[in-house]
Amino acid sequence: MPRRTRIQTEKRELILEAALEVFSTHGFRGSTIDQIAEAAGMSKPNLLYYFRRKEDIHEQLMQRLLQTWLAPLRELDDIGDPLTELRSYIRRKLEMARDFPRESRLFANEILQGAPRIMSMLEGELKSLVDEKAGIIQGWMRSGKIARTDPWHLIFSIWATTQHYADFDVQVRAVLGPDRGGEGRFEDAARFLEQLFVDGLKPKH
Amino acid sequence: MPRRTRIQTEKRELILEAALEVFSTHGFRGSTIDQIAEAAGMSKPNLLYYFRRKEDIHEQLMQRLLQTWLAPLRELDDIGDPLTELRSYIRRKLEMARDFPRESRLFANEILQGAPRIMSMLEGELKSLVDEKAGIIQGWMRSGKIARTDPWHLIFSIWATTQHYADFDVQVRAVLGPDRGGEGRFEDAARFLEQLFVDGLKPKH
DNA sequence: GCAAATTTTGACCGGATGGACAAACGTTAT
DNA sequence: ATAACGTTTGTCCATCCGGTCAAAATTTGC
Repeated sequence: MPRRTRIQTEKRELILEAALEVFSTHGFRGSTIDQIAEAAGMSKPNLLYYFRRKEDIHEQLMQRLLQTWLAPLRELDDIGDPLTELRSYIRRKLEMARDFPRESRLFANEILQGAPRIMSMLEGELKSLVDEKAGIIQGWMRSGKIARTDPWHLIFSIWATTQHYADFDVQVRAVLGPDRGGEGRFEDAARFLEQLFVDGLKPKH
Repeated sequence: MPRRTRIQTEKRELILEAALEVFSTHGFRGSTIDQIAEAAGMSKPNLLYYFRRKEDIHEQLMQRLLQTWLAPLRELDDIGDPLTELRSYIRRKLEMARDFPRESRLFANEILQGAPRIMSMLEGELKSLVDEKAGIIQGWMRSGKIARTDPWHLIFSIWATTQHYADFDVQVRAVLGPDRGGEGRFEDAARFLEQLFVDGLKPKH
């Protein structure tokens, strides 16, 4: 537990905020300490006074990120109506993609490169959380509350579809064009995903 | 049209293959010419004889990639049964994620960083292709062959779910664990996605 | 107000990296 | 065989970048 002065607390926060911006758009290797320092409004040696190495900033950022990231899944529980529970999980994840796109991209960057720094977390904390929630979903399937399918791949598909709107944002906006690519795109996505996950594409007649 | 000798054709191909490997795991900035040269089994100056700049390699790779990438969507047409047509599009995309994960990651990397080198392609060629196919899908909806929903977001969700198995492969494998994370994961995914996109999660009773 | 502790800065270092270049080596066509 | 052309290599350079350091400036505790 390093004791921190007021200035240290403030400046470290400032640096982490700047680093999130820079890392999430250029990746770890693509970002320079100078860039981060400038974004944080300080000189490079000054920044290095607060974080001794570039990697320390990244590690700290990842540490925090993972907790935020798992939060919505932790909330998934057995008490409500299963379909409603899943719908609100999808909604929460989509809101995170909308409100924290930089965090999503930082995470995506790390996974894309093979997750060298967080692999143990994936195999440990993440896996056991997913296994636990998959168990709950399986219970819902057994009791006939939702259709029988693979709970793990269901979770993957929710992650994939929602994070897509953060990670592939530029592509989404490019394809939708100026008229449909505005802020409304998240509501359109929410409506679409709800329908997809509940009813699929088969026509009702 | 630069005229090429036999050796040039071969060596350029060798370099592009090596560069795909390196770029897709370390990103553009994270990769060095030396790394690519070594992977291609030649010296750095030798590599630079075939591609004058590192960026030229990347550009060439992107150029080709985009054509491969759009091919499955181009095949989507109006002649077959709509649901079958969409299912086989999903299957083709999933096969690409399985067989060409490096291409998928290279593409994801580029988009994540804001697509600086291919933005015009996204706004031009990609957008018009998607718009065209969205039109076909809308036709299917109007004639009641599939449920009414947003065709653009439908296409996004197919991209997201299938490419997830290439881009987030390490996470998928970490979560599934050693037993379920083997080669069979793509068949499980195929079964799951088929059910999701056709029937959704609502139970039939 | 002042000494001690903390923060900020400019200058600097060493290694990595993208790229240039000329000379050496190989291939090919006549 | 040899001249012209294509290929490969060793050497070198300039820049960038992560990180150090000591000195200067500022804040804090008494």
